[in-house]
Amino acid sequence: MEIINQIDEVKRCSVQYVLALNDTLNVINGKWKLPIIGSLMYGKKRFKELERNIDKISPRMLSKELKDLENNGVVERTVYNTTPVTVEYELTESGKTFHSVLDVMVEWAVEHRERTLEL
Amino acid sequence: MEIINQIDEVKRCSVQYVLALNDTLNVINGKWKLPIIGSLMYGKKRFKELERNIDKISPRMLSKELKDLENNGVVERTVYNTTPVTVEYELTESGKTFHSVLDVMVEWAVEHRERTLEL
DNA sequence: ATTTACACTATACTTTTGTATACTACTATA
DNA sequence: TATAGTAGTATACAAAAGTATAGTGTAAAT
Repeated sequence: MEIINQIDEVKRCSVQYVLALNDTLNVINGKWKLPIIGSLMYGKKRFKELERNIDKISPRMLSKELKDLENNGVVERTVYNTTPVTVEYELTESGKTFHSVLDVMVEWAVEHRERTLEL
Repeated sequence: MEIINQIDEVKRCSVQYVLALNDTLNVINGKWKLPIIGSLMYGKKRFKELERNIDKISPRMLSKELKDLENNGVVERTVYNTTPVTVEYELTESGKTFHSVLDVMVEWAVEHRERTLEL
C-alpha cells in the first residue's frame, strides 16, 4: 500500500502533479499512438501486421511511434533470430493497465455529452 | 442511473469508444489547454489575469485556446457591460469534473513509474 | 532469374501548431 | 497630452508533426 502514499504526495504538489500528467500525455500524443495501443490490446503483433491493421499508417510513422512507446515503457520489442528477422511488439504491464485510463476518459466524455445536451 | 447504461453501451462498441475518447483528447490537446484549465480550477478569471498567470502565453494563443475550450463546453465566457468591457472565464460543470480524469492520469503515471523502476 | 516478404530507413515535402510583434478601440489616470 | 489598462485581432514567420515515395539487405518461393 506504499504506492497510495506516493500518489497522495504527487497530488499535493502541483509541480509533481504536472510532471506526472505529462508522462501520461506523452504516451498518447500524436495521431497514431492510440491506434497502435488499441491494436496491441488484442495481443502481440509483428511490424507488418500492425502496418496492415492500422489503416493509412506509413512505415515511417509506425516505426517512429513504436520507438516512442518503447522508450516510454508501454511497448516491448522482441527480435527473433530468424531469416528474415521476426520482430514482435507487445504491451508491457503498464501498457495493459493503460486501458483503465482510457476508460475514464470515455466515461467523462459520455457524462459530458449528457450534461451539455440537457441545456 | 441511465448514464451507466450509456457508458456500458459506448464501451461495447469500438467505434463509439474511439469517438468518445477523441472528445476527451480534444479538450486537452495543444500546449496551453492544461495550463488554462489548471488556472481556472482555482476560480474564474479575466483575460488579462490568465495572461499574467500563465507564463509565456501570447494573447493570440490564449484567445484561440479559450475559444476551443468554450466550443467544447469546458469553459464559459461572460461579458460584463462595463467600460472597458470585463470578460470572465470560468469552468463549466464538465470543466470542473475534468479534474477526475486528470487524477486518473496522474495515478497511472505514478504506478507506471514504480513498475518500471522495479526492473 | 525474378518476385515476394520482412523490418525497417532516407529524402523531400506539406500541414498543423505555435511564436513574435505590432496593432485596434475605448477610457481612466497622471 | 501622454501613458496605462481593457480584451482582444492581424500579419508574418518558425518549428513540429505528419505524408508520400522510394530504397536497403537478406532469403525463400516461383
